[in-house]
Amino acid sequence: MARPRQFDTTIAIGDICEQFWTDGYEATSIADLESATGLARARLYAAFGSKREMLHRAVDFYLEDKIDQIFRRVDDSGLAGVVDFFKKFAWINNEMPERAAMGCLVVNSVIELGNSDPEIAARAERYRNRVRGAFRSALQKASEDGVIAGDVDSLTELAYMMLMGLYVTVKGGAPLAEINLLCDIAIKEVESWDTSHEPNPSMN
Amino acid sequence: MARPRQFDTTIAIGDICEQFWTDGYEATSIADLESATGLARARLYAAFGSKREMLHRAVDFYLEDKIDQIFRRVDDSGLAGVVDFFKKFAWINNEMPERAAMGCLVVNSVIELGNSDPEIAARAERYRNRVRGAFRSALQKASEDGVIAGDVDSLTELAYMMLMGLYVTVKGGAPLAEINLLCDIAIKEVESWDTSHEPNPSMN
DNA sequence: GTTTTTCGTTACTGCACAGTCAACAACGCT
DNA sequence: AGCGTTGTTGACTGTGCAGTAACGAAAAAC
Repeated sequence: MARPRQFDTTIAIGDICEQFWTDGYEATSIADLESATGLARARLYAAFGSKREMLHRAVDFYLEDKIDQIFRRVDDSGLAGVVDFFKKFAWINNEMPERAAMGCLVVNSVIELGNSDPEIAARAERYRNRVRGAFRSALQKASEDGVIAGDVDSLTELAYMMLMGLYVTVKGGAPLAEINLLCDIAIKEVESWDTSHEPNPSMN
Repeated sequence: MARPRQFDTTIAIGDICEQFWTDGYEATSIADLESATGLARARLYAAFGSKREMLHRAVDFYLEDKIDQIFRRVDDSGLAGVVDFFKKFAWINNEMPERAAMGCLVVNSVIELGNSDPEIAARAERYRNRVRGAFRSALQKASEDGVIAGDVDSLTELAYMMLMGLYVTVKGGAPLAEINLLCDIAIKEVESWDTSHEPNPSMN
């Protein structure tokens, strides 16, 4: 028969994802994508159709590969899991500052063209639900274990808002000290939800 | 002598600001700016030099005209001022949804090109400090009045992160119900900082 | 070795855009 | 009225970009 595909589509998507993540959509040219993937222009179009489609696939990859990866560790992990998540966020900012400064591909994309691209808006909604789902399940477990007493849904949204605040600040190029301060406060806030050591344990 | 200027530069900047705010930087063409201002191409360049310069001036205008306007009402306003701020945020989202969906020009700009444009990054820093300054002074007053007992700096950053979370969500085209939920939680969170009715007033 | 598809290379098309320029009209001052 | 400046209009340049097409080379299957 014929010569089979010589490149792995998902690897290419990973490279494309990295490129869009680093520079944004408009600021990325097809030439950039060529050098990012090592693939020729014509191959990219044969495989993905258009630049927009490449972004959509890249965001899908990001959601499945990065976001899901990260938040799988948060799912059902209790309060400590949420704390660890923010600690890891701080850690990355200190160990890999310029990577952390890339922020979140979904947040970046939705702000750059969310209003005009329903495909992106839909993925942003999936993203928000994934993030909240992880926080909620972790806090739900903490609640069932009697670790926290507050309303799970409210605390979930607080964690979500704090995370978004961190992403915006980091992407805005804030100095490391400022980021560390925000992370510390977020961590302390989550830790303060722990009421298990307090005088009035709910039952037993 | 000669013919005087027939257009007000600051009015033009206001129109330019509105345009960038609505569509973003890359998505706005000079033709868009022409129709937004009613001014001819050549006039815009004579007055402002380049498209980037127009954005910088627009962000300056936004900071001085919109942000400062809004947060002047928060300065030294106590806990109620912070609560009112978030209530107003919710109100705008319900009364003028598509305007609220524009988010914040500074947040949008810094995410679109903050990493590559130090002029924008610098303005973003001014922005963060202005927002936090307002929250901090309000909470400082609440603290001095014995309304709140928590650490002012921490609560300031919490308020800041919640606001950023709201901007990202709103700009991402989240449904109104979701936005209202977030706003309610933010409002309740700030209200919960009020310890003035509790058993242990700090002194007197 | 022939076939068939994939691949890199390269050049190309067409378009939208930022920024400039030149000519002419409107206006205020003296 | 006449001068000097500000304005509009419209055309123009050059560039960078997304997307396409054509060519020859590689590489598997038979």
